[in-house]
Amino acid sequence: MSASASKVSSLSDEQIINRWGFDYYVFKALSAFRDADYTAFTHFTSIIENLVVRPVDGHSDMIVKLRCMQFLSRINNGDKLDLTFEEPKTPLESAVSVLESICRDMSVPPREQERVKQAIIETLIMVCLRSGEFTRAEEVLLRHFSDAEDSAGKKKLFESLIRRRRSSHSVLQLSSYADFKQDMLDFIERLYRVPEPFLLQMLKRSGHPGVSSEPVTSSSQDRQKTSAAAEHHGGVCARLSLHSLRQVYGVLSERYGVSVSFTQLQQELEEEQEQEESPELHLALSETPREQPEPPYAGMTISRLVQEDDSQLSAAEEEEEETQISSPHRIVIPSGPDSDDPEVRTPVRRSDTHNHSSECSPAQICTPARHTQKHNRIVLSSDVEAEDHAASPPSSRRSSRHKQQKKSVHSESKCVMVEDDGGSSAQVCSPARPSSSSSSPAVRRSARDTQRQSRIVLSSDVEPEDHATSPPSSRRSSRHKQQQKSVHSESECVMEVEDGGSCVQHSTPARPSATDTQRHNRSVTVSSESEDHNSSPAPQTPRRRSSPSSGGAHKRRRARWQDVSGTHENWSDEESLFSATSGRSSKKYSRKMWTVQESEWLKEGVRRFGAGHWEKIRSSFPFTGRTAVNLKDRWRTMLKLRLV
DNA sequence: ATAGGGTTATCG
DNA sequence: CGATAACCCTAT
Repeated sequence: MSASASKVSSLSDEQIINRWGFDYYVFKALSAFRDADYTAFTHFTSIIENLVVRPVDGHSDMIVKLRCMQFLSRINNGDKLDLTFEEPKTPLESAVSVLESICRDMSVPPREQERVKQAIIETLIMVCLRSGEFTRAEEVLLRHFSDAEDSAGKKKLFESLIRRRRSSHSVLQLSSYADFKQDMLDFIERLYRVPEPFLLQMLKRSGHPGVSSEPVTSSSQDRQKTSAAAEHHGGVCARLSLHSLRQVYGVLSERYGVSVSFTQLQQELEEEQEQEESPELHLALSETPREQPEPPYAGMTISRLVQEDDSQLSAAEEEEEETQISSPHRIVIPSGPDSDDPEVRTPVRRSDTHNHSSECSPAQICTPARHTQKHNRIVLSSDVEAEDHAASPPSSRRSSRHKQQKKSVHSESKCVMVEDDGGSSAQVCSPARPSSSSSSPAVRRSARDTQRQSRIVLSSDVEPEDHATSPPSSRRSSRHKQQQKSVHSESECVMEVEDGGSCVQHSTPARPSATDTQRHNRSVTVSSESEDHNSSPAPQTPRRRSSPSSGGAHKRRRARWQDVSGTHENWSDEESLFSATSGRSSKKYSRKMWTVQESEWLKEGVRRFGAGHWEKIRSSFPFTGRTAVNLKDRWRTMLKLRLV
């Protein structure tokens, strides 16, 4: 309760926009999967993966979506036995565990759950058999195979194939992995129908060519309509006619519970426009930065802030200020309860969005339009910082940490914005589009030689067998500073300081170029990774001299990402949400710094369940690659740093 | 599963 | 080389 309140007020523009992006990419990923364009699918998941490292307005349905993405990406790689998402498991075994989480959260009928699980296991066994991994097939068979009557036959069959070391058999040929994938997708889609993302609606309603005209899909779900559309608007600036805007507004206000009439909005707009020329409202779908006067902090667009490197509050915080202070063209929709416009809908569906999805029956979940309505107001901002987000070539934001300005200042402007919502600015950036170009899917195995393609470097998610890896690194330097400073800052809403969380940029294939320094470095990184080859088969370098007892069974070693410190700052690389690492033997130890988002989850979790219930917290948020112990340690650190 | 102490790698 | 965040190990 209180949580929700405070959350609302502290939502930054980035959080909100990231959520839009998140929703959009989830949607796209699903479309891609359905279209069997798995390359695109991995591109999208990888975008998502990096997106969630940033602060994002998390809501229960985000967790569901993340789980679905995790599930599908494991399914997608399930036929590659040498990949792993979680250490000892094969992708499909991981899929099973994700499935279990999903089922826990969404009350899936046990029967269905069983069926899906069984399908996965059978497929896994077949995959093992086909690739001659009989021992592993046997393991799986013994460990997971259902004891149900009806599967007894199959079990026998598999057993005999294993015994006879047969890697080909009619049964094995019969079922294709592709069908299996689609079957799993169907399962997901039955379970959770993803509503059309906000961004797409915007685009559609704005009459963007291509969006609305597209056929409404082959499946019962209208999901593909967007595929082309959204991708072309690279530099398009959607111009909305008043009429269509009004329509959009109607829908959105309903969805988000905005209680202001369009007319009111319009009036405000007009007033603001007096000082400006543009008779039309521009929603910048790409960069169309306008010149703007310099109000108090107006000059401080993120792009600007970003450059000076010194410490800062959390990124989110400052961005919040951004929104509040420096948007001259912002249209604030007052929360007038009464509307003189018939078209207006007063807040609707206040169905408590706030608790777990665990309560939702699948049926409910499928209801479209169940966006949370944390925002009671929408703020459309037609200006600012577009340049930074959208325009700037891939490189710029990456290296930069957001900078902070003394926060003190903005209190006034804050008041300006009425009660509840912090206000979101509608900034729509053209998404970086990972095209379908040839780039290898996130999964590669023999890639070292391929550095010529800069993109392989981009997705750090997976490494080639030889643990080439891309490392985190330079960020730490700045991190340190940040921490120091932030500690002194106010505290009320101190969001974790730790970092602004830079994410990898997915370069638009359109320009795999070198213009981007960071990326460049990255490739360098990979190529410089020379030792890995040789060392690869040395799976266990005891890293710890002092624990004799643990027969060295699972020693990990500190990875080699240290070699490259200073080259770039992606630390969220391996062990990511959707991507696998390769080579089961290569246990790598990646020292993953904690992201702001993760820390937020943790804080929220502690608020909700109390410190000490780490496992519970862990499973209630989409943490990946974090164990309960990690959470506990992180909490300890946060306490120490007084970040909480 | 959790608490708490020990270890490691990085940075100033 | 000391400080420190993330990690590991182990007793409870």
